[in-house]
Parts: sequence; structure tokens; C-alpha cells
Amino acid sequence: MTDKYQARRSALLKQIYQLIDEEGYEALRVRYLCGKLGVSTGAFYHYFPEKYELHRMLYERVDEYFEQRVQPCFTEDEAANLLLFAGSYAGYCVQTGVAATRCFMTLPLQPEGGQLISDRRPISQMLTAIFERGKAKGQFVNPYSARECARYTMVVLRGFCSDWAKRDGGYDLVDMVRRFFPISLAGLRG
Amino acid sequence: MTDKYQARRSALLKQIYQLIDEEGYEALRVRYLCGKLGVSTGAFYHYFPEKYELHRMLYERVDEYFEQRVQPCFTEDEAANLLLFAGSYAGYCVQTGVAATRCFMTLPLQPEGGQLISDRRPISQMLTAIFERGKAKGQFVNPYSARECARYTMVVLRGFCSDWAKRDGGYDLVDMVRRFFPISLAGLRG
Amino acid sequence: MTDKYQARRSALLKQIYQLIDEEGYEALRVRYLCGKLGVSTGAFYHYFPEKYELHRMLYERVDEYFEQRVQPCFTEDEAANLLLFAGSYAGYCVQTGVAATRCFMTLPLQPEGGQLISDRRPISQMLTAIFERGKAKGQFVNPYSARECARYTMVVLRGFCSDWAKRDGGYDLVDMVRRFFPISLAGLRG
Amino acid sequence: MTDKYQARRSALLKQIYQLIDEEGYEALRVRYLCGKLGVSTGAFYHYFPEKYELHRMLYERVDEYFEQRVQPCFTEDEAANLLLFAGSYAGYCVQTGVAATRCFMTLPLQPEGGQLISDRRPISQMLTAIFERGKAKGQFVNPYSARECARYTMVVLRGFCSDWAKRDGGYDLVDMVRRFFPISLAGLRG
DNA sequence: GATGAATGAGAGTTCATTCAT
DNA sequence: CATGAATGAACTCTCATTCAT
Repeated sequence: MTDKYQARRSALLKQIYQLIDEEGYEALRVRYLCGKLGVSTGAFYHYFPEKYELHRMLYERVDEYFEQRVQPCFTEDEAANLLLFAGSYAGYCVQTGVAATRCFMTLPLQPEGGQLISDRRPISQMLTAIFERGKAKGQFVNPYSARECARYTMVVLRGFCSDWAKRDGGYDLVDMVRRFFPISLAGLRG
Repeated sequence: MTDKYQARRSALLKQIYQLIDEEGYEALRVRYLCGKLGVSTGAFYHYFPEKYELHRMLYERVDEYFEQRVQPCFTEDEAANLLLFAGSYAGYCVQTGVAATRCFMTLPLQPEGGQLISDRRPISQMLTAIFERGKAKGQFVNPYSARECARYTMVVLRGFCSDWAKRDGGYDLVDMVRRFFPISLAGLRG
Repeated sequence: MTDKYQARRSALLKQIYQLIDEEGYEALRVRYLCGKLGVSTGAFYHYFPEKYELHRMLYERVDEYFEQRVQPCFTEDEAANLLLFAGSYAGYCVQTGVAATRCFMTLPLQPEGGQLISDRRPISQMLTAIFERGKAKGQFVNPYSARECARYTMVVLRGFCSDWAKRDGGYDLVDMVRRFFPISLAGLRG
Repeated sequence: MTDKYQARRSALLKQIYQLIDEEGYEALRVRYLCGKLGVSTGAFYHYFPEKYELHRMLYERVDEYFEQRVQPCFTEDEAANLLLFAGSYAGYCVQTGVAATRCFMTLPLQPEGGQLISDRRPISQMLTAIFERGKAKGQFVNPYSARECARYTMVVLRGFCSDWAKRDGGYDLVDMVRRFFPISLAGLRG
């Protein structure tokens, strides 16, 4: 039954995310993973045809998280939305854990990996929308297009999160972003 | 003679950097590398006691590059210096090549790796100095310390370069930084 | 099934012991060993997580051998038991083969190696028991404790077996021990 | 000049013995050894055509030591001479150091290695002579030939020293031999 | 569906020894 | 005499993946 398959898969994934967080994605060998999961390697490959599959799913989760948890909190104030977005992105990384974030931020992308940081991803579109509305409302007055603003924002946020992960989560990322993202915000407001 | 050793080492390094650029650091297996270099594995290990050594040297090169090529071009205008710094950082990555930059940006840090992105590195200190002078001259009016400004700047620049590398160098990085870094600059000017 | 695992492992071990005997333990490189075994290196490591494992097992086998084959043959005459013990020790080495014995006698002990020649090993305790009973019965009248006698005996026996192995099994070890161990026995009887 | 060559060789050897003692023979890599010696590998191979050469010389030293230091102290009492011999053998090992003794006792013998523990070696002949004289004087009354007695003695002594080395010199070897060798002596006396 | 034994190319690294300078 | 760069076969061990049961 496909339902049963999906359920089992989801249950395993949940455990896997926790493990990736604890031990890191790269360090997580399939054999060891299976041991922790209480599953045979055969079963693992039944649910996840290749290890890289796991990586791809880390990306998918972000989109889901932002669509379900963050977007609903948006207000009319697009600058506030932007700050909320930035803080949430940081919060997501913290919640995801240092190791998974490191993987999420730094893992070599496989051939088709380019897609994973594409502007077309839901999270990027959400951000673009903020700038489009903000520009329409006159909150962001700058010579860049909404898409460019969104891209710049993602670059900066990923910069923050990478730094945090590289430094092994040695400081409060959310606090960091709340303190310093306003520099970028000021530049974007124009 | 140590001179001879250093000379050979440098010659090999140059070849290696080129190879890293062409094929990626992670993809370079010692054996294959030696084959390309026309050198026995023994000889390789004679000059580079461990593979990770190569990685470390990518970092050292930046500091050298900035001290010798960039700093001398600094003027009295600290904002201009900052832009020069940003552009040079991007230029350095382009010159280093996509693959080496990816490695440079994303490689897992080894235990002592924290040092490699430390605030104490020459490049960070150079940046801090720019902000100190700029604040003294009233060019940067913001509530952050010079060190905090420097760190923010590095985070943003690394963000740009990582993005470029992740996207396989599919656009003009220097141009990108020249166009978008001003957003950050505006925020820093206050 | 664990049973299957154990069975295969035992089967491999048997072949390995034979090879160790023919070619020596130190000479057995994993790749070569696997070739002879008709097994991939992966499979080898599946059964023997590290090469040193093989060494450890040589020791375990002795204890087993003595508990199962020798002890049951003990009688009331402790001097006779001692001779039986000595002869059996020699016999065990002969059966194990020259090369394995050499390894067994001379291999560098790994960190925890001290345990392998510990007084607490079953074989040593069996020997101590002989002397305890022998002293109680008045068969051994000497100023040493049972444990000291046991240790002296082990030292001498290991001396014999090492010599035999060092000389490439060029003489009949069992005969040698039967002829010369009585010198020690006389000293122990007092 | 051959004299100069010999002198340099001897000087190096002295340092080498010390190093073998400190670090073990097997663990002593030629490169490292040369570094400690302040000599190029080329020079090393000039004096010692192969590493195994060093090992062979450990054996030669014993003979020298016994001929020059021990034999002169012999008296008319052959049992006393035997005890002196045993104690000196232990003393030699202690002085040589744990690591060198371990090597001396346990190292795999190369093809022609059999010679190194041959009955024809000076040290064995010295021992045989003790038993010959002892038997003539009626001090040793046993059914074995002098040569057999000598061999038995060497086996036992090597057993003691091996044990000591295997246990990392964790006890007083000379004391041990003085306490326990009399068991063998008693047996030899008959 | 599930198992886990088996694969095997490939990883980084070592090290006694040689030989051109 | 002395150097030390160069050799390269050999080492142990890893690990994502497959497939017969």
C-alpha cells in the first residue's frame, strides 16, 4: 500500500533529521544510520533510493516551514515582514541544528543541485513578493528590482547562517540576525 | 637546500591550484593529482604532508594577496576602500576559480578550522582598520563597533562568493558585488 | 541470522589459521588474504572488523582448548597433570602451526595487550589450581606461592615454544618439552 | 679512511641503541631515526646498508658484553657462575632497555636469522662450558648433556626476559630472575 | 517487503630504499 | 662523503550500493 509506504518513510525521515542534526550529514554513514534507525540497509534503500535524497529533502522542508508557519504571520508592514522573514530563517536553522544547517548551507550540490537555490523556489518567491508589495507601498525605495532585492537578501541570510554553522553554532544566531540584518534593511529601504 | 624545496613546492602548488580550479578540490584524489602533476605520491607527501594542507593554503593566499595587492591601493576615502576591498575579494575568487572558491567557501573545517575564519586573520584586521578610520572620519555613522562592521562585511561578501560558486560561476561575480554591495554600504554609512 | 554469520566466520577463520600457518601472520596482507579466501575485502571486514582481531582470537583459542580438551583429562596426581599441561601446551602450538605460534608468542601487544598474558586468563588459573592442589597434597614443596609457580611455569613453557617457533619448527616440540620440562618440575617439587 | 668510517659508525650506533630503547625498533622509521641522528638518509644507508642490520647488531653486543664483563668474574663454583650468568643476562636486558629487549626477544628473524640464536654463538658456548666444568666437578648431576643444559637455560632465561619485555618492564627483572631461576638450578643440579 | 552478506574500487598515507647532484 | 628529493608498491580500511534469499 502506498499509504503505508509514505507513513513509514515519513517516520524514518523524522528520525533521520534528528540524527543528521546530532551527527552531521556527511558524517552519517548509511550503515550507521540504519543501525540507529533499527532498519536494514535494504529497507533504507527501499525508501530512499540514494543517500543524496536525504539532502534534497532538507531543502523541501524549508519551503514548507515558511509557507505554513511564517507567511501566515505577515502583516501590512513589509519591512516588518522582511525582519520576520530574516529572523525566521535564522530560527529555522537553529531549530534544524548546527550540523544539518552546515550541510544545508555548504554541501556540494549535485548536478541538478542548482535548482535547490533557484529563484523559483517558493521561499524565494515569498521574499520577492514582500519586496514587490513593499515597493508598491513605497517602503523600499531603491534602484533594484524586487527579485534582485530578494536575491540579495537570501545571499546575506545564507551568509549569516553559514557563518554560524562554520563556527559550530557558538553564538545566538537569531540574535545576531536581529542585530545586524537591519544594516541590510537600511540599505534596501534606500 | 630549503630554497630549492620552496621553489619546487611553489611550482607544484601553482599546478595544483589550476587543477583544483578545473576539477574541484574535493574531486582531486591524491593519486590522480600526482598523475597530473607528473609526480610520485611519495614526492607529493614530501611537499604536502597532508591533503588538507592544500586547503589551508588557499586561505593563506588571500591574506597575502590583500596585503600585497589591495592594501597598497587604499586611499583616504574609506568608503572607496571598502568598495575596493569588496571588489577585490570577488576578484580574488574569480581568479582563484570556481571550484577552488567553492572549496574555499564551503569545505568542512577541520578541528582547528575555526582559526581560518577568525577575526584575527590579517584580512579581517585590514577590514576592521578601514572601519576604524572611517568612523574617525565620520564616513561610517552607525551603532556598531568597527569589528562588528568588519564581521558583517565578511559575512555578506562570503555570502556573495558562496552563491557564485554554488551556481558554478554562472555570472560575473565582480559585477554582482559592485552592483549589490552598495546596499550594505548604504546601511553601514548610516 | 547470527548463526549463519558465526558459521561463515568460523569457516573463514579455519582457512585463515591455515594460511597463517603457511605464510605467517605478519606476512598476511589483507588484500592477499582475501584473494586466498576468495572473499572481497568488504566481506573480510564484515567478519573481522580489524586485522588485529585475528591475533586476539589466537589467544582465545588456547583457553578454549585447555578447558575443553585438557582439563577433563586431569587426575589426582598433580605432577602428572602438570606434565600433561606442559605437553598439551606444546601440542597446541604444534597443531596451531609454526607461523601462528610465532605470532602467538612474539607479536607486539597492542595497548590492551597486557591482558592477553594476564595471570587472570583461564589458562593461568587452571595452572594455579594445579599448584594449589599439589601443594595441599604435598606434591610440591617449595617456597613459592601457587601463583608464582604457575607464572614460572608459563614463562618456561612460552620460552620453549618461542624457541621452537624461532627455529622454524625444526624439531619435535612436544618431545623437547617432555624431555626437558622435568628439569623445571624437579625444581618445583622441591 | 676505514678507521674514520668505523668510528662514525660506532658513534651513530650508540645513539641508535638509545633511540631503539626509547622508541622501539619496529617503531623506529628510518626517516625519523635520521632526523634524530642529524644525518641524511643517504648517510645512514652509507653506514647501514639495511635497517635490519641494526637488529643483527643487538645480538652481537650481547656476546661482547658477556665475554668482556661477565666471564672475567667467573669463579670455581659453577653453580655460582650459572647464577651470575642468569643475573647478568637479566641485567643486560634491563640495561638495554625494555624496547630493545622486546625487539631482541621477539623480532621476526630474517632468513638467516636462525644463526642468531644458534648454539654456536659465543654466549651459548660460555654457558655450555659452565655445565661441562660443573659436571666434571660433580656440581650438576643430571641426565642431560652440557649442551642440552645450556640450551634449556637459554630457553628459560629468554622466557623470563620476553615476559618482562611483554609486560613493559613493569617489574624488577633481575630480582625476578634471582628469585625464580633457582627453581631451574635445582632441577639442573639433580 | 525485508534482510544483511557481499561487493570492490578507491581513499589517504607510509616507508625502506635509490640515486642524481 | 653527504645530501635529500624521489620512488611506488603496498598498506589498512571505508562505504554507498546491490541482490540472492
